[in-house]
Amino acid sequence: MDSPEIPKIKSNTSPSSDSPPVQESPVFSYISNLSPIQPVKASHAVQGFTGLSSPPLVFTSPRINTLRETSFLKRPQYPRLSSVEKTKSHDEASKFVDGTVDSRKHITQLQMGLITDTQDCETNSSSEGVDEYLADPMEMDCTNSCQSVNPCLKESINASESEAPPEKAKEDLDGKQFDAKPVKNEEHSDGELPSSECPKVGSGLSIDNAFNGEYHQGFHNQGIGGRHQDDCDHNPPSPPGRLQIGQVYEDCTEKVGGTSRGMIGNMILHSPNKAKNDQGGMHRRCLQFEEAPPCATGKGDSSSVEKVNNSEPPASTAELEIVQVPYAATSKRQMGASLPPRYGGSSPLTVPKPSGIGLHLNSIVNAAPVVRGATTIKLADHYIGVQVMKSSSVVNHHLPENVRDETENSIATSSSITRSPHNVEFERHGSPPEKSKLDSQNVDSYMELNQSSSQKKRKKTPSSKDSDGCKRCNCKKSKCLKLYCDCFAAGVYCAETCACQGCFNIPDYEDTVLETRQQIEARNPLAFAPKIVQLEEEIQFTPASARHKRGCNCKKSMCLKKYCECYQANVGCSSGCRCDGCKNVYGRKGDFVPIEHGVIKDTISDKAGKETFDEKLEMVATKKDILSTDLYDSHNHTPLTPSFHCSDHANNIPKSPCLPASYLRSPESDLTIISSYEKSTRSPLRNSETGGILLETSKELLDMGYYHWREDYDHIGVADTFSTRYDAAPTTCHIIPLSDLYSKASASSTSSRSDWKNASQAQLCPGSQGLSSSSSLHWHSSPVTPMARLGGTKSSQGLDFDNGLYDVLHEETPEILKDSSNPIRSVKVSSPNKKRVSPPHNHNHELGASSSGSLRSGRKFILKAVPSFPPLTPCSNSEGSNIIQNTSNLHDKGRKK
DNA sequence: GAGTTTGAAACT
DNA sequence: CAGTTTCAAACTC
Repeated sequence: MDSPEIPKIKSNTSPSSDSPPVQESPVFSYISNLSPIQPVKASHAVQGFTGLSSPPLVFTSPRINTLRETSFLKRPQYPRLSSVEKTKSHDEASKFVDGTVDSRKHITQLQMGLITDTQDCETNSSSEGVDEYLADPMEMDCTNSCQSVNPCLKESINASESEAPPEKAKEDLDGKQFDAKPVKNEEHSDGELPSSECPKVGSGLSIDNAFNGEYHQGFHNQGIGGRHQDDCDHNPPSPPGRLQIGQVYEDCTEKVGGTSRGMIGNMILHSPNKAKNDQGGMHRRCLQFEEAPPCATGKGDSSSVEKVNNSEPPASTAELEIVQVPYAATSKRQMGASLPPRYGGSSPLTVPKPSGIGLHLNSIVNAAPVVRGATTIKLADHYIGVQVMKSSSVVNHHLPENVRDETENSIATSSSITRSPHNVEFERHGSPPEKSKLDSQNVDSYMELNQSSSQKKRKKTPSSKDSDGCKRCNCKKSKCLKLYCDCFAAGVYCAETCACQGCFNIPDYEDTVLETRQQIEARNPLAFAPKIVQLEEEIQFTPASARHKRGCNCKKSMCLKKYCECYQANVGCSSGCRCDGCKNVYGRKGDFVPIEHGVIKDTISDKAGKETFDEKLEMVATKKDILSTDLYDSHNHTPLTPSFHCSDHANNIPKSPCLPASYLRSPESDLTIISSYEKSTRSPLRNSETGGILLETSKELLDMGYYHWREDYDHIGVADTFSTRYDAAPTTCHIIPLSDLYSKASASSTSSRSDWKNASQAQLCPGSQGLSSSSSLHWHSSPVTPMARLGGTKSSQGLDFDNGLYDVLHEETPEILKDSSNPIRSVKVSSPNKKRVSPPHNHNHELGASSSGSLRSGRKFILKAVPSFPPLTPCSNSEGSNIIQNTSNLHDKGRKK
């Protein structure tokens, strides 16, 4: 922070200025082309997808694992660690590097080296680190992706952790790093190196987009391996930015070397012996990333944000400086990244995972719009919550690098604020050690720190949500340990951007947070469940109204203001809502077809949908948000959304006089089911139409999703007799991982119909709230993401959904999941008060129990029809992301390993 | 920026 | 379970 470093930084900047020409040189381009690294760049884009998985973390419930929970909340930590580690690694790398170099590293070095020697050193070190990394089973996942993608980051990290002593790191920071950074930055500007970094992060950590954003930011801020800097960091190292970075390093180094505590401090200090531990730390970070998504929510948001940050060099620098000062001074909280947002994403979505939970779904969802706004990316808008995060990343991926850069730059320029949050978070990351110390210290002091930081934060971001889309809170009395706190509710640690006072929702108080969470969950198992499910699907194929689980209780706002949860989430009100005079633009409560009408009336629903559609269009027209409009359109097209509501609100259904058309499907009448089925089929078409619209705006991502959807739809159409099979689907959905389904669908479009059916079903399931709802709970409980678990069941997917699913679930699925999977059990659990919690799955199951699969199938069908993107839940991350990503990024899957 | 409004969350 | 209080965000001025 202090002056001394600044001069150094400046010196660094000069080198960087030199390097750029080199990068530009034809030779450099040629090398880059030759080098295997380039693929990495592609992966980089992919990272966002990897990040998608992260959102689920947010939802992870304490029940499953404390670890999960911790990770769940760790969003903040993650950034911290990353920043610290990065700095450390960077320093260490600079020192140690010379020794061994992997072929990859060599390549990178060649690229890097052309530019600068310092980089070479780092790369070398990184290579060593990679080896270590590989050695470590824990990190294998990360390593795989990292290696393939970007050894540098890992290497740097590893080296720093294992080898470099803190002191050296500082020295390096003071000396080489800064120099190196500038150079790296330049390289990054070239694009290759940055990409590598991104992949590392994403792949290694399987980070949410949001997380990635943070992570990248962290790098960026730290200036740690300049190469680590984002691809996006096209920005030439602006002097101010460098200065900031330098300051950050100092902070980190100080923490590390001197008082350092936190993970970073430990890692650095213990680095040699604890290389593995450090790796564990890394691994943990990965988890954190996943968690962070949210904001990543966004969560997803994060990815966009990251890019933005990267892209924005100049503006960001100023912001960074601002952020840094407060952060260093207070070093209040470690941040949870985001989502995205976290979105989740970030997001997720992401937090997802997200928010994971990453960002907690709610936060993600909410954040998503914000992020979108910040990014101005329509695509992102379409995706809510975790998806948002994903979408942002996805968008970047899909877009040509140039385009991306432009978009990023535009975004960055448009909203420097968005960047700032990340920066802030990053700074926090550096501080975590301090916080850990603080834990021992008095809470009061801690509170004070938080408050002071909060004030600063507040200035930065007035809005509840960060530009990233990450949740921000301004809690004063709740200590951020109640659902009043958006961060806490989202399952994310409060970040520096938060203006909360006396915040306990920080890694330092992880235990307290977990306990509180458990208490709250004990009260209401769904308390941390995403309020809205499956944004992706909704966006693409289903009406916006689809996913609000709980529904609102608006009396005066008429569901036309953000007071309304539904409106805030860009979701239409459903029968589950208890609102008065609902005028929700995204779908009115009254739009639902009365249950009593019974047998459905697709026509009715359709008419209603159309009418509402027109009205909505008008309403939407008024709206500024493009996203909202898009959602609206989709909503209109898809009456299906109500079905989701039904699942969610199944408990409520009896109460509500009117149900959405989907509700008609209720198991009670087969006819209704059929009609619902028809609708579902229809809706897909509509959705496809909407999807087409979206595609126009959104581009490839939407196309991907749309394509999948189409396939599914086709399959469905093929299986007109679907009823029985699809009935089974709901159960299967729980079991089957989206990724599998997706893989099947995407991998073998030519595969037999049966496969497709299964795949479609599976996809739908994930997408469907009903499925997800029960699962969502589980997911919430386990940030770890059911995905892996589900993956185990994949083999069974092809099997009878009806028969096998339950068995599979019971056998393979964790007990928790089993419970949730258990149709009868789960539902009521959700809402003690009945008000908001809706156990969609339960309904399905319950209904299914009574009515058998037919109803399920109807719902499922709908769900299936909706291309399933990974729901907000963690699972959704990988899978959903996969779907979207597939076209764009195959790399992600490899990374996800 | 302060104050008001609103509705969710928490409490009784 | 209903009503009330508390809380923080959204909104208004």
